[in-house]
Amino acid sequence: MDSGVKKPGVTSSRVAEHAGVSQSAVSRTFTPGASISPKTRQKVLASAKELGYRPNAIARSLITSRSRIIAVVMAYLENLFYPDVLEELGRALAAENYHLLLFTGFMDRDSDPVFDQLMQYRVDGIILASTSLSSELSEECAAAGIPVVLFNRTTERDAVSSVTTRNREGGKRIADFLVAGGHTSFGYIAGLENSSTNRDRYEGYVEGLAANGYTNLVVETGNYSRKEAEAAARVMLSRPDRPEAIFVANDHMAVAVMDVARYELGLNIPEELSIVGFDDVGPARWTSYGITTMSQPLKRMVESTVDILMDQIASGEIEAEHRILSGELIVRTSARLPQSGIVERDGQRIYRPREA
Amino acid sequence: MDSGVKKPGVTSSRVAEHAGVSQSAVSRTFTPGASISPKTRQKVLASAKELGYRPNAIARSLITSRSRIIAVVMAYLENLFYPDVLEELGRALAAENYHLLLFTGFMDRDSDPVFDQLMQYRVDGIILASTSLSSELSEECAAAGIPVVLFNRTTERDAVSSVTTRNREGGKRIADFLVAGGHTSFGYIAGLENSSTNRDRYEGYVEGLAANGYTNLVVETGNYSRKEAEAAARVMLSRPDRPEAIFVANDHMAVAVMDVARYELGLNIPEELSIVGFDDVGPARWTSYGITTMSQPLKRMVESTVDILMDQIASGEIEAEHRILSGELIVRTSARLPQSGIVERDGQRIYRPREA
DNA sequence: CTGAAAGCGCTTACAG
DNA sequence: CTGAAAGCGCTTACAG
Repeated sequence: MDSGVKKPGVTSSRVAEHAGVSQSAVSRTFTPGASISPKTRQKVLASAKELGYRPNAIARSLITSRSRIIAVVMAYLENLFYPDVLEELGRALAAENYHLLLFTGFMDRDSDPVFDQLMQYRVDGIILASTSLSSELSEECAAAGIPVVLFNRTTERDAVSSVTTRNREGGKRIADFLVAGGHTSFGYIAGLENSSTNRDRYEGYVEGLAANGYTNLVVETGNYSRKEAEAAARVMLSRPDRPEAIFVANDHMAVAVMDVARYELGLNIPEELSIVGFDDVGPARWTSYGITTMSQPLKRMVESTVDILMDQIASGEIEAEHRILSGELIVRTSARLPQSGIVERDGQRIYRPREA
Repeated sequence: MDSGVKKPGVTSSRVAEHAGVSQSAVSRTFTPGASISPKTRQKVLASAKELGYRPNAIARSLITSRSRIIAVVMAYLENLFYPDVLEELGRALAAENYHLLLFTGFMDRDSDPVFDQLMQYRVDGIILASTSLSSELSEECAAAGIPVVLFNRTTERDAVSSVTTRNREGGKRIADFLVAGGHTSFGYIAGLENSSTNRDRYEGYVEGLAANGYTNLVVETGNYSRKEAEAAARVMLSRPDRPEAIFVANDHMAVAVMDVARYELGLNIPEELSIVGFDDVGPARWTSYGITTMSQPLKRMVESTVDILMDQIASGEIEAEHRILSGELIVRTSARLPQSGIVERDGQRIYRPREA
């Protein structure tokens, strides 16, 4: 394969020689909090600068058993929610002086294929977004002292932490909102069937509808994919008893559903059809869509994720922690409005039936 | 900071002991092509499996001087073009058994702040997407034997390779297309002024218009940002002499421009205003937008990028290589059609005046 | 094919 | 505060 030549690169020993000090002194200069006199430090810094020295993080990792690398496994980047998450994660990890090793692919199955790779790099922690891990591997991480956090998914498994929003309550609130909007027939376009987010949103929605006396729910599956959501919308909207209101399990699919409804079936939104989504992702805010949607507080979700990781890395205690944050039902133009319950917060219209 | 405890983890020596062979034998078992008898290999593999051994990539990197890590510096993930690139890069690098260390942020300035970090990890190569590097740092990479590839940008600098499409020709073709479509007044909504892509697209557009006898170009700047593109569109479209056709420097901005045109100014597209974009990114294909746009062959761009990197890593020769690929003008519904020149290829309509 | 040994570039007790 | 030394977990000549 690669028979390439590598340039040597300057080492701490070379710097030590140049500065007339020991190699230990050079190391201490670059170790925050290490015991070193200002004078020695200055000499070392000067030599380091002159020679263009940079500590070798690989060598440091080897001896400290800390790579300062967090593996992020993420698929499904076509859903803008995840690029946003990634960008925020990059920022948050950089602030903690950690680095982000990215593994893409593998949305619908467990992330086992990449697992071997990431373990070889002795990552200090693992973030799984829109994907999960088999239980054996989760156990292995716990045994190896490597914290794992599921982002926007959750699990019963002992060793794995998670950060989510109140998906169930979200589904329920959407049901309340649609019922208050005067709709009497309902549809659901589902995400991946084995994902906890889809399950929770669905269950909350069903529960909310039932509490209002509605059990006539029509369901099709979009598997969180644009293409499949389009197909699901075609089927659902071609029914003679087409529902008046549809909750689409995320905004990424809701955009597709709206396009199909408007341009293939000529439906006016929201006059003839109400659409509600989930996530509050970029396109939901674009005027063409204006999707009424349950928001997920992305920044706080990322903060929590990094928090959990840093805690467990510092303590060495791997025990599952589940953080559940709250979003809001952001009201825009894709669904008919209820008579009351809409309040304004920070320039956004949100649905809060209790407060109004 | 972190006083955490790390579990020991099983090493090649432990496996050697367990299998009753030397540590070298264990190492050879996990080094493709190394000299090892099938019998020894089997013993080692059995022990490794039993103990849950995985070679330590960090230790390997230290001794081979190859981290098998490629740094990717990428900002501007809100433009779906880049998440798509990232996903494809992940795949392509994984196929070569390389890993992807991601640095986000820093769209509009050079990526110097992250440079130190990435050099400390002794990455084997650097990919810069939607960002660039100062010339001193480029030189430093070359001196250290680390190849650098600019993705979707180019530069005159000696040491840095690049992968782009024919932006200039793209701008020119768009001009021809709009003139052929019968427009007589033209606008340009610019990207970042210091980016080579923006400069080349602009110059090609101006040149193409001039060749057709038009010099009355109106220009506003969107800096590749959605917000600024909206503002630019408002200004341009409120002019009494509003142009009939606008080339927006990328699709990400074109979407914003279309929303402003339709919903704030009530313009019909393409009857009253033609819009052409660049990239052929996801939303360009959504029915709500249907943007006529110059495509960029993302997969081939990624392949070329990884190609250049692998070549230079293998040879140890860092010399700038510039690959320039071709896209097509994909014709959709956001711009008025010329009488002729539109052909069908692979189910897509493209503009190729020569062939028609 | 195999093992003993050197060494990659660091950190960190240890002794002074 | 400082230096000599051990050692992190590997790869790879070297000699057999």
